[in-house]
Amino acid sequence: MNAPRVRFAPSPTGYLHIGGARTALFNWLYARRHGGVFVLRVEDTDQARSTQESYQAILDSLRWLGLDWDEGPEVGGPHGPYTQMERLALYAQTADRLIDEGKAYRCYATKEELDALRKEAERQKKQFFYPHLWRDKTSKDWPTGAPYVVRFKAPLAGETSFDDEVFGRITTPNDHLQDFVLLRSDGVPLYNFGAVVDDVTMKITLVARGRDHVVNTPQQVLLYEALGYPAPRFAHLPMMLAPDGKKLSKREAERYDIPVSVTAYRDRGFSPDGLLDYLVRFGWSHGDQETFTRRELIDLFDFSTASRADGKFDMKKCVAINHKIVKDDRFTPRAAYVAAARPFVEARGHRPDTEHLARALDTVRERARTYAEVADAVDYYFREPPALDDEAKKRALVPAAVPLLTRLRELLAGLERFEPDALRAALDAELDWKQVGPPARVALTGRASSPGLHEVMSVLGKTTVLARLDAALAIAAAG
RNA sequence: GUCCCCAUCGUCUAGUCCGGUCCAGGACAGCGGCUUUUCACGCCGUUAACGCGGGUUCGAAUCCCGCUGGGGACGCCA
Repeated sequence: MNAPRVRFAPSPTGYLHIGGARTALFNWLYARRHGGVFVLRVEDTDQARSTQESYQAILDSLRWLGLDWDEGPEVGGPHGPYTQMERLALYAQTADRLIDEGKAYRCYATKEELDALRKEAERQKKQFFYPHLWRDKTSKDWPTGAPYVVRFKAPLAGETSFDDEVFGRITTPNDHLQDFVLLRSDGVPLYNFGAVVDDVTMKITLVARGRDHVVNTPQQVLLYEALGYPAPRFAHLPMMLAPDGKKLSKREAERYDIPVSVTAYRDRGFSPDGLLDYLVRFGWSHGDQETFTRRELIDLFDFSTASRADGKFDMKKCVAINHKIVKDDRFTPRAAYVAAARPFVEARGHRPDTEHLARALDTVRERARTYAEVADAVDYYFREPPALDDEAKKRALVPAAVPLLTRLRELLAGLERFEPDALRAALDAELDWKQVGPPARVALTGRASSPGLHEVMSVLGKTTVLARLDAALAIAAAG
């Protein structure tokens, strides 16, 4: 078989949703796995909702995730343009061809007319079915100058089936199909038509998308048939639901503090690899393995081990997976970790040099799960004076701590080297850390908890350590 | 309502295709403990699932049927 061609076709009507990111990921993995082509196509035919901001946000999000496309906006390709509103002529031409061949027809029924019928059906609790008002008319019946839509002449009997890569064979009866609209009265195509025309002309060989699209597939299969092209293979992915089993809409997700846009994950300090590793296990698995490098994912990915059951999003697990990815050098090299953490540290007003930052980060890497947590955990290294936690101050910086801190200061003052080992050698035999630890920790970090104090002092350096001890001593004596 | 799809711990899942190795394994969360100057990390332990009912079979989480439950869709949205 030739190299497969897959696509991700978002509509720029909002940010890139994590469900969309998962779809993009599966397509991308499939393309990379088989040396295929990953096409990005923008389905911007909903002019009322499409925005330039959202278009940009989606591209940015995909880039942030590292899901690079081989053909599409801003990179071009031989099958462009890759934005549907720039392909209107093609749809019109294709629709005319179908009309000529008697496979589609002009329908002059107005929206108002149909809305009334739809309402009536609803009132009678019956499924609305488009009465074949214009199905059998010919060009002689067309009113001149009146607006019309182009409808597909759907088969009245029989059934349509396709073999889904993850669900197997799916068959639906044709008598359920409406004469669905191909082209709106303004000449803009509707989803099913636009997608099929584009998939045909862009030579897409496999369509992977959310399970909510299986109902569209029979119509699309029929369209391929009418157009005279073989249908591509289809792979539908189970849905990602909110913890309560409802659709993971923005509103629903907010109730559970689940961000739905990829940009929100970026802003919360997630690693793209961490997010992707969580998403990839949603509907796909490789035995019990939970964390994968990008390379492993590409080598392992296959629709045959995809699952069919919908799943519920679990933020705690998502964070846990991110933690694993971020703290492990195998997934996130130290330099990449430092670079990724930097913006979050800078957002707090700090501008440490790389060496200082890196050493500070080394002390918190095990414990912080996101870059946002990392930045918080490392804040006192760069803030002068460190933010002092009230509760910690009240408990630790008391008069009784004065002699302990004084002793620590004396020992430190005579030390030259502040490496953790040197500190250990000089202090551990002289001090009872159970006593000194709590006040010293608050003095040095302003908090009740922190990494080991030897490491903290080492990163802080002698001058800062002594200054902070002095400041704490003053508070303790006064308290 | 109609059509389509799905069904293993609270959650993501392994096992289901090729019935026995599964009194169902892993991970996250929970709980208990160890470690520790604190908080984490780590380690050890533990709670917890084959939706229900019928078949088929010597034997079913695995195959068949029904039920129940859940989801998707029914637009001049995508």
